[in-house]
Amino acid sequence: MPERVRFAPSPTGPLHIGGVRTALFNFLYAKNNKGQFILRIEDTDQNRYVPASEEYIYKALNWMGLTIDEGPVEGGNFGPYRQSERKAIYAKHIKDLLDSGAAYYAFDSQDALQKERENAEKAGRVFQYDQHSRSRMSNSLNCSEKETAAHLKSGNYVIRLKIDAHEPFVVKDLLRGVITVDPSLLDDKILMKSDGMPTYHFANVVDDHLMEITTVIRGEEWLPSLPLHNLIYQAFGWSPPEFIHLPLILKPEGKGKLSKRDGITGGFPVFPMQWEELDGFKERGVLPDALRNYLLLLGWNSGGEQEIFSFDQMINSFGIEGLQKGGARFDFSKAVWMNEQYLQKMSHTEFRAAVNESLDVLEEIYDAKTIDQILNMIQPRVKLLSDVDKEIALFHTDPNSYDAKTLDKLRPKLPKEFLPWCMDQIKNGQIDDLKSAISEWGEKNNCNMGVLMQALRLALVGSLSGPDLIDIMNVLKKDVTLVRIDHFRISTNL
RNA sequence: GGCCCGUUCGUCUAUCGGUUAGGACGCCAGGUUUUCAUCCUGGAAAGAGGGGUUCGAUUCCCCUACGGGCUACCA
Repeated sequence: MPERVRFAPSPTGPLHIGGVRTALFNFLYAKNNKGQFILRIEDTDQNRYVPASEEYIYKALNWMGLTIDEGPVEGGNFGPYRQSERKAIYAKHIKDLLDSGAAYYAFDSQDALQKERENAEKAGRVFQYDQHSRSRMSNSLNCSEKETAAHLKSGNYVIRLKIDAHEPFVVKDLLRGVITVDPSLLDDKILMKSDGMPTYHFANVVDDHLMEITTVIRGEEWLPSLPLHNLIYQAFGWSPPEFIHLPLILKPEGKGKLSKRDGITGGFPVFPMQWEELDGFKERGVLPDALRNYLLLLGWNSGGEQEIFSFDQMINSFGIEGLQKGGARFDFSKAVWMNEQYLQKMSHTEFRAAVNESLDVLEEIYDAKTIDQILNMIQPRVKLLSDVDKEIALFHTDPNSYDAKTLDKLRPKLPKEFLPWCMDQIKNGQIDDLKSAISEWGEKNNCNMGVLMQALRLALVGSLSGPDLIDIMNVLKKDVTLVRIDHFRISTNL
C-alpha cells in the first residue's frame, strides 16, 4: 500500500518555521516512500480564522518546493480538503457514534463547568468530565428522553466521547515507542462543539481515516492527545494509522517553543516569507534550498557527516531512523552559513537570476558585460541575498564619508606626493599596470605599499572593505576613479 | 499541581557496551590577501547528578535534577 501523509495546518495566521519543517518532513517521508503528500486545511475554529492564511500556506509551500499531490486547490479523490466544507461528513459520523452509544450529548453551561473546575481546584484536584463525574452533570445519559429532546431543540449542546477505560491504555509512536497511560486520566473530550463544528480531535481522526492517511507526522504538542485519538478510532472500529510526533523547534535560548515574538526581539525571521510588516527568510535573502537544508538538519541527520543535501538527496536519504527525539534550538547563524554554501555553489547565471531585483541601479550605468563582471566580484562575498545591495553600492555611488579611524592612521604615513602621482599614472597609463607601479613608487619613496593601497581604497570605497581594488577601478573606469581620488585628496587634505 | 516526552561541546549533531567521544555552526589564534570577506592550518569546548547491571558504561535499568509539551466548546 502506498504511503499517504498529510500536512494539516490551521489557517490562524502565517505558517511559521516549525510548521514549514513539519510540512518538509511529511513531504520527504512521502516522497521517500513514493507516496502522496496531502494538504488539509483545518479551519474548524471560526474565532481564530484568518482569511489570508490559506493563501500564505500555499505561497510558502510553493516557495519551498513542497509540491502538493492533493489539496483544496489541487483536488483529489478524498475531498473536500477544507474541514469547514466537510460538515456533512462529520454529522454522519457523529451520528454513528451516538447510535452506538460511544458518544453522548452534554448540556452543561460554561458556568456550570467553570464552577466544577473551581470547586475541584479548592479541593486540590483537577476537574475532569469523565466516567466518574459525568453522572452528576447534565447530559443525555442522565436526562429523561423528554429533557434531552428539549435540550436538543434549543440547539445548545455539545457531543462528548464516552470513555470507560479501566485497564492501562497503550499507544504507539514510531519515534518514541510504546507509551502507557493511566485510564483514570482519560476524560470525555468534546467531539462536536455547540456551533456544530467538530473539534480538532474528531475532525482529525475522521479525515485521516477517510483520506486513507497511513502515517501521521505532526508536532510533539499532539502526543498527549494520542490516547484520545486512538480511542476515537476504536469507537469507530477503525484501525489507526502510524504516528510520528516530531520534536519541537525551540527558542534560541532554549526556553519554550519558537514564537513570532522571538523573531521580533531576536532580529531574525521566523516566517518563510513576509507576513504583514514582518520580513521572512525570503526577504532576508535566504534561498529556499538553503532554508530547506537548514530545517532538515534541525531534528534529522543522515547518520554520517554530510550536511549539504540536494533536494533529491534529501528525499532519497530521509527516514525516521535519523529523527531526533529532543527539541532543537533555532540558530539563525547556521542558517546564514547554509545560505552562503548555496550561494557560492551557484553558477553565474543562477546568481544573476537570484539577485536580479537589485540590478536596476547598475543597469542605468553599466552594460551587461560590466554587470557580469561586478557580479563575479561580489558573488564570493555575499552570505545573504540582501547583502548584494551593500556590495554593489560602491559601483554606483561615490563614498560620502571616509572611515575616520583609518584616516587618522594613514595621515602621518602617507607622502603628500602620492595621490597626485597616482592620478597621473591613471590618466596616462594602464590601470592593470598600476599595482606594480605603486609597488615601485613605494620602494623608491620609502613607503609601505599597504599604506598606499589603503589610501587608495579609502578614496574609492570609503572604508577598508570590498573586492580587489584594481578590479574596482576597471569597472569604474578612469574618469570616475579620478574624480573619487581627487575628491578624497581635497576633502581630507592628503 | 497532575500527566507525558526529552537530556553528548555555547548551538545542530555522530556514537547503536570497549573510541585519544567524531563532524558542522559559532568563537579564538596563525597563514594567504593592498583591505574586508573567502580560503588554508591549528585551538579552546560535551556525556546533568546519584545509584545499580556488567570484566567494562555516554550507551541498558531506577531515582533525582533540569528542560519542554499538554492539562479549553484552540489547534
